[in-house]
Amino acid sequence: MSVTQPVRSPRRRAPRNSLNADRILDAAIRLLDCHGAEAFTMRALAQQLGVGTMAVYSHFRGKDEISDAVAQRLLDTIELPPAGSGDPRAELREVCLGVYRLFSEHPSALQLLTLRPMRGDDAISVIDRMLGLLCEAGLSRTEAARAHVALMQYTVGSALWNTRRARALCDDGVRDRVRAKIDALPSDRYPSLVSLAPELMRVQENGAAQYERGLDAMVEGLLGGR
Amino acid sequence: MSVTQPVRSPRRRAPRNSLNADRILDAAIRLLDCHGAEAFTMRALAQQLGVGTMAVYSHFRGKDEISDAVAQRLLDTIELPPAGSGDPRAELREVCLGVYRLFSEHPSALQLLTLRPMRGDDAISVIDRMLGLLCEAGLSRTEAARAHVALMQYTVGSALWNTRRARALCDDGVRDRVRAKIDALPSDRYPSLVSLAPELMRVQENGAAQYERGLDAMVEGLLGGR
DNA sequence: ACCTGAACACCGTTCAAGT
DNA sequence: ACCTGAACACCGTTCAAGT
Repeated sequence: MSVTQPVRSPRRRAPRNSLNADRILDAAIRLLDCHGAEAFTMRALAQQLGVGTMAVYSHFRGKDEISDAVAQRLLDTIELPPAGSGDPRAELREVCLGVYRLFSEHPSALQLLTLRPMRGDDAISVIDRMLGLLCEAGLSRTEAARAHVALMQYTVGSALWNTRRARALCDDGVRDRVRAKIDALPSDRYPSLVSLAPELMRVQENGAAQYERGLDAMVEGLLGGR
Repeated sequence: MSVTQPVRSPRRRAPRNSLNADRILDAAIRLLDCHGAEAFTMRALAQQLGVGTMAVYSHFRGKDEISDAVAQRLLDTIELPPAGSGDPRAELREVCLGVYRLFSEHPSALQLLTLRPMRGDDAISVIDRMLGLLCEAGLSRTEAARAHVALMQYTVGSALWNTRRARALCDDGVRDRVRAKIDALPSDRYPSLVSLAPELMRVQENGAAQYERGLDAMVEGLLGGR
């Protein structure tokens, strides 16, 4: 009997035009979400697409261009709340939560954004919406700009913080090591930390709830009694 | 005439014990601050130390261990304000500014922290100090823990945001490209963004000032009238 | 045009060897 | 013990070639 199907097929030539930018970006996002930024490799990407490594280069100039396109696509999927509720404060909260949710659901996208330098590809509609709401809430032009930047910084920082924490905790035995380190702390030198360690842990257990509390505080501080 | 000194010296064997953990960390930080995280390479590090690549491995298990040690050392250099001024709110501000300054002065350290998963090596004394001040300001245990996390998240987010922005702007022509992109934006679709673009730019020009404004807002929101 | 493998210049790290 | 170069398994990307 002749071997009609080789055991280790050297992969047949991929059919013409079966590859395109969208399929590549889908695969990239899947790779990033499932296996993290360090698994996002040109070779892994091509393999997941069932194609030779260099096939991808027919559709993108290189890895950087793919990274930017991934970031762009993800930023565009941020869901905005319906407009015109008459409560700019509540709407503002929802917009921020939308941004936070995206980064929480796609942690490696956040990593990607921090790695690649900034480009003009920000989430335009999100920015516009936030600025509009801040003005509507009674802030001056400069105050609105300041408030917007502050809210974005807090949101990005929170998502990043939680991502890092989650990555560490799902790792083996890190949780125990941290716990041991805290227990070993001299309570006369670090009284507040030792005393509040349980609260510190508990509060970070639910990242989204913690984010909302901080968000409320920041919005309160920014809008005040207005 | 015989060649006594070869043109390209193959580097003499480094004298015994001339290398140690501290010298390695110094070189690593210099490398990170001067040439960015992507230039932080085992080979570059060894070359800067005038030593074979593998010599470093006699003092650290690998690159990850060096990264962690660098982060640890930098976190320990955060300057805390003198205690007992009787104004916890002002002291809290100073502590946060100290953290912000460290990350602004060592941007690649921040990148390092976001890359490496979290460990128990946080800035213990900073955390303890902040928690103490928050309690002193009248917050409950849980509120203090929440406030501390929120402040750290905002601080990290701000530093990261500015770092990214700075890296992009010092690059060639990115500034013009962003400006052009904004000018091309349809002002009927993004009225607030188009209108407030100058303020958005201006406000981010001075990252530290912007950080302080947001910090004041967050502290106000967290501590309220207390 | 789209896709291919071989090859190049990097990277972190293992290993056996020198002193 | 401390330091060395060669070698290994990766990486992104260039290139000449196939269809």
